[in-house]
Amino acid sequence: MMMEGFFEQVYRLVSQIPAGRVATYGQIASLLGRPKSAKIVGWAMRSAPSDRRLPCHRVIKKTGRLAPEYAFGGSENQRMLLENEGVTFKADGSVDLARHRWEITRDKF
DNA sequence: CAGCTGACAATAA
DNA sequence: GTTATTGCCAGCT
Repeated sequence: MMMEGFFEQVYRLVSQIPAGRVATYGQIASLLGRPKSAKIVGWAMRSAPSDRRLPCHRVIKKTGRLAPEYAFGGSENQRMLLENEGVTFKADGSVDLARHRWEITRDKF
């Protein structure tokens, strides 16, 4: 696949995130070779078309905190989705990254 | 063509 | 411990 844009890479990677597992923007960016481009990943999510079925709710901040409320139409919804997939949350409402941090299970895209 | 924006992250105070 | 600032890269105006 050609580089249609950094988004395609992000979409591809995010779409590989298994249920019950979460990834951070920085991690995705780092996997793509741009550890400083976490914003680009977030931007890709923002532009994330529903056609890709991107589990953007599985992509969270590095602090374990979910995306802002203005995203997803409510962080509560996102939290519920993750809980439904088996993700455990702290009393603070943050995701337990230490338990659900996703890592690459694929050799190549 | 130049500048602005942004679903983040890391560092400084 | 939190709050403020800078860096970063791709897309938009």
